[in-house]
Amino acid sequence: MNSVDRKLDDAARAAWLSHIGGMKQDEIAQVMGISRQSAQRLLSQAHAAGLVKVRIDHPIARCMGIAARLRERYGLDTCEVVPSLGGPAETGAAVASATGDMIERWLSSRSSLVMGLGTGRTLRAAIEHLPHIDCAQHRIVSLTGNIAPDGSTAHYNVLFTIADKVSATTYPMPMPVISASPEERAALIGQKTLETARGLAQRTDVRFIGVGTIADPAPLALDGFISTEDQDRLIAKGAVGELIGWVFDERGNLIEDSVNARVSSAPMGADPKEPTIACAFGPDKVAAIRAAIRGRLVNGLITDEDTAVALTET
Amino acid sequence: MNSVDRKLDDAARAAWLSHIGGMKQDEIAQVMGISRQSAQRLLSQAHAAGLVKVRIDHPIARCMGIAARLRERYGLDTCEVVPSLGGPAETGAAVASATGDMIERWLSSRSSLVMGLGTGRTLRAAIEHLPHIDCAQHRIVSLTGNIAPDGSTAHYNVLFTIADKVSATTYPMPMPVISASPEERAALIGQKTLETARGLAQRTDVRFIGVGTIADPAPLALDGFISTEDQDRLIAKGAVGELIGWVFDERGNLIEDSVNARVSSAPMGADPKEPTIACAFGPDKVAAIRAAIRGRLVNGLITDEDTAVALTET
DNA sequence: CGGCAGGATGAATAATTGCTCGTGAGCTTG
DNA sequence: CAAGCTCACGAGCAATTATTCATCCTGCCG
Repeated sequence: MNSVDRKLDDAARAAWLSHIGGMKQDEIAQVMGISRQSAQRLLSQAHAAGLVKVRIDHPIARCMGIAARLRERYGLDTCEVVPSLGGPAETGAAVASATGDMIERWLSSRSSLVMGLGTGRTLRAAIEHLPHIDCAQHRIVSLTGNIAPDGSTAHYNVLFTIADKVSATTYPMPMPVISASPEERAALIGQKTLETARGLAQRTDVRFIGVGTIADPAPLALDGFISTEDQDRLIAKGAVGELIGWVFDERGNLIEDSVNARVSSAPMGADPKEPTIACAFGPDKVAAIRAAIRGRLVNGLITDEDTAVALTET
Repeated sequence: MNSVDRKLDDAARAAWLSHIGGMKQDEIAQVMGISRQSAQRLLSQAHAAGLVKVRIDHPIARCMGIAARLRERYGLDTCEVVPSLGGPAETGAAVASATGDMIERWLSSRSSLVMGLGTGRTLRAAIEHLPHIDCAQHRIVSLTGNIAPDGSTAHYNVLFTIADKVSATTYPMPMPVISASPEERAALIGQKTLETARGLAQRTDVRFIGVGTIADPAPLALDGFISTEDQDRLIAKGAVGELIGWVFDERGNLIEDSVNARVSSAPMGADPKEPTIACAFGPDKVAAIRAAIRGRLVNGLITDEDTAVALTET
């Protein structure tokens, strides 16, 4: 057995004794026959390796209330609101944690299903919160391209991350979110080898996607999928947000533009039949999120308290 | 809203900040506008109310849980469960490795102690995993005979193997596990030169022993210590297992039989004062192991996950 | 064979967390 | 309305945990 694995075994053991067994480091050290410092190191390693998953199992009344209002107001099927914590980083972790829990619930289903994943920092963090799950019965398909214009895999890619965590078959989309031209898009999505993936993307049982803004900071611009001119033109046409590349206005209608003509992601329409859940938060994104739920491009939302409150206002 | 609920909401929020947000109590206090002590109280409440769910995302966690159940159910002092791997060989290596670790832990003790060793394939493999240890302060004594009926040293002998690894003085028992007759047994164990060894065997500080089945494959029969008639008769009397030759029934009571009258091993009784640890695994051995721990012939167990699960059932 | 880099170890120390206790505000009750 | 009671609060202290640092061990290369 590999020595790293061995060590991680011990780390997991120590973590179990500490968190489940409620033992203190001294006791763990004694039981495991090591020094207290070593026990502490193991615990620290277990934590660093993400072996320790914590979840707060309590519906905070205020959040529940806001979630209920949002559900009612926008006709959402699913809406989860987590408390806003100290800063964006903490709040992001909270939203990611909630998203991860929901993804886990879906993946725990016995029956086989197809899960579609978009992109987004939050989504990515959610996947990292996910425990290892054995769910070979499921298939997970990317709803959008997985590579940046420069050919690298985009840093916010989630599909490759989830492949490390779960045993489900994953289907990436090896292409940019937005192609250079409509012709290139046509050529890329027409690839024979992508038929399965594209087919699956059209019949997902559940989708989790992030929400991007078009005004700065626009992920599409940051990653070089659209130019500053594109961005300005889109804004002039009323664009406020995008979901897996599809750019829409404040009413949630896709914008007629050359950019949308180059998006190679799975199609998105209003009132999806299956759960389509947006995971996003932050003051910047309020307009984009509101447009997405107003236009019923999604029927589910996971966000934080502050964002949720902003969405109930006006 | 009820004041208890409100409090619990705050507790949950504090827990989010602490566990998901990774903030320290000072920071939580600042963010929530309360004193550090209040924050601490909220966290403590959240914990007490079971709001904080922790799990360890590692195969070992399952094993730890099962081990805890076994300890409780059978009143074991020590119980270690290792993950079941691909096949019996790999799993055996894992159990042996765990056993070796525990033996090593005992041998690392500064103070002088007497360790008793039984037989068994697993125990043998455990010794082979042992590193070289300088521990002249200890004495290691065989709890059972070290030679086969044909005069050879039984292939599963562990005492000679450990002598290569550690510098402790070893005391073998140059006789068969089970003698040909009660008279032969009396003559053998009466040998003057064995006085020291027998004396040590009676006051071991810790014992590691394997568990054998009486139904095929029965090590005692395979090695020719008992005849097929013996075996059948023992089974008819309800024998399910043996520890260093002592044959017992499903309740862990030694069986009244000529075989047990010929066993030359160290005596075994229920509820040993000192740690007496069984190392065994495999579906064949479940009944024998269960009987041994039910009858409290041993107070410790090292096994694999599958076996452990089988032991928790029924 | 010796020296060196890297990692592991344990002691000392710093930081953080948990607990106890006295105080006082707010509520109940006579 | 006052006495008594409860309970939350924060200070101080004890316990526990995290970090730092010097040292040691180990494997590896010259």
